[in-house]
Amino acid sequence: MTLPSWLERGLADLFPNADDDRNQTLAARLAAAQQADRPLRVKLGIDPTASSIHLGHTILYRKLRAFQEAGHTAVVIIGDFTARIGDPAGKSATRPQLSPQDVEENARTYLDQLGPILDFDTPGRLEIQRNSTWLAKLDLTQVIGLLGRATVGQMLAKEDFANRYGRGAPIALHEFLYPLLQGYDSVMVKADVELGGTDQKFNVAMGRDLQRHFGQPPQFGLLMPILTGIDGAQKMSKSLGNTIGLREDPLTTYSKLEKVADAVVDDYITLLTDLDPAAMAKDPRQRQRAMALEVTACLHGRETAQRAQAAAATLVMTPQGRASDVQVPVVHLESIWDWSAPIPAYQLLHGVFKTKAGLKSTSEARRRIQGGALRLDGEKITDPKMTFTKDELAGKVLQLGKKVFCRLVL
RNA sequence: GGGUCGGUGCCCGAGUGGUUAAUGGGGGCGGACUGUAAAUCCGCUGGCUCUGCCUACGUUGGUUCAAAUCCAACCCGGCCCA
Repeated sequence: MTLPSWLERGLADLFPNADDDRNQTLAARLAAAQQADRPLRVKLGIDPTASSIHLGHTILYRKLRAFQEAGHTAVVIIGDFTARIGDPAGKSATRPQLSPQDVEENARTYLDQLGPILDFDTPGRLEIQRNSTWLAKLDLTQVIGLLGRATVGQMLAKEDFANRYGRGAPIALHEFLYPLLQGYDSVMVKADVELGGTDQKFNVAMGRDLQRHFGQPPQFGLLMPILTGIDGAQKMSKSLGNTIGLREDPLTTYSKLEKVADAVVDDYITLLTDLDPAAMAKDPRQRQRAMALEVTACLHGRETAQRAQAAAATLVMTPQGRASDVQVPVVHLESIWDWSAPIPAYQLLHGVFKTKAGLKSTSEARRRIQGGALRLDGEKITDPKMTFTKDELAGKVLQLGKKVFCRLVL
């Protein structure tokens, strides 16, 4: 029995996948589901502690979409309960506790961003659950029951815990509860398959254990690779600043994709598009451009993506002059300065880009200008104190470095 | 609870009374070069109403003309013991 290619594409791991026992393979369960005319329930958890998602997350959603298109049910679980408790796991030792309102808002913006990726419309293809629905009701007896399903030895076998324990880094006791709670989610939604990144193997396996314990057929674990960030070195992660966010404008998205490290271009093609790598141009530059166009198209639509590609070419190829013709994000001059006096260059830069490009302070804006990073309609400005009036700026394109642009309007 | 070691900027990590906004490395950003990549070279990398001012070395208080550096209490973490 073999898996359909839509399912196999990009897979990092699938378990159980015993060759010797046909009933233990996902292909067998797919076939059985088809025979019984019952869609599989495919679980994917989201963590609403942050509201913005990036391309790395979309790998999983694309796979989920593929299941939807094959007629199965996507079960998206919003981890609102765990988000409210505040999980100090991992790097940020003090992850803040979020209020129910924060969590709800995060969840909503999160789902908004999935609009272009998931099928929200076809009846029966999408189910959205909040795990507080069942987790908030657990009493201590049940919690202790869950804790009894795993041993310290098992927990310490988990890679993340093992690393931290080995390094002598702290592990709070309640962190042991999270894999169990995530596994319990699988029980409550009767998952047939759980999607996750390769770092989720332990938690997904825990779901299997618990489902067995509660008398359910255990789910399959389907793990996708963790996307490498645009630096080509480390995993894509907001804290590493190597992400492409789903809410970024098309030009920025395209520009970033067009300059990702060579080493990851093929991964991006496999994981973020449906293109056939073998059928694509061999020239690395052309491959990269094709990939960038396709991924941008998936997020923003094909026509917009093509405009972004053209705009990127114009901006970079002919930095002098042509910038004014290009479609870039717009910033209203009134929103950054009261214009009772002309604006100094560093205030302009700070005002325009403080939310983008990590430009946190006016001091940093000064430094960037002194370093030659600022251009106005292609013309380099190196004096942070140079001042401009509203009329001098209206309609022009402000450029920071090579890849961040915006148009100034009244 | 006891013993012990430790808490420095995005990260690692120097510094043990004063030329210290704090050596060095990593990362990041910018410039040159390129394929908008990689490699390489150069610069920047606390904040502000910036020829100056302000805030910073776990927290609070103290000693001193002067503290990241000395003292005290407290908070947090590792390891060993209970």
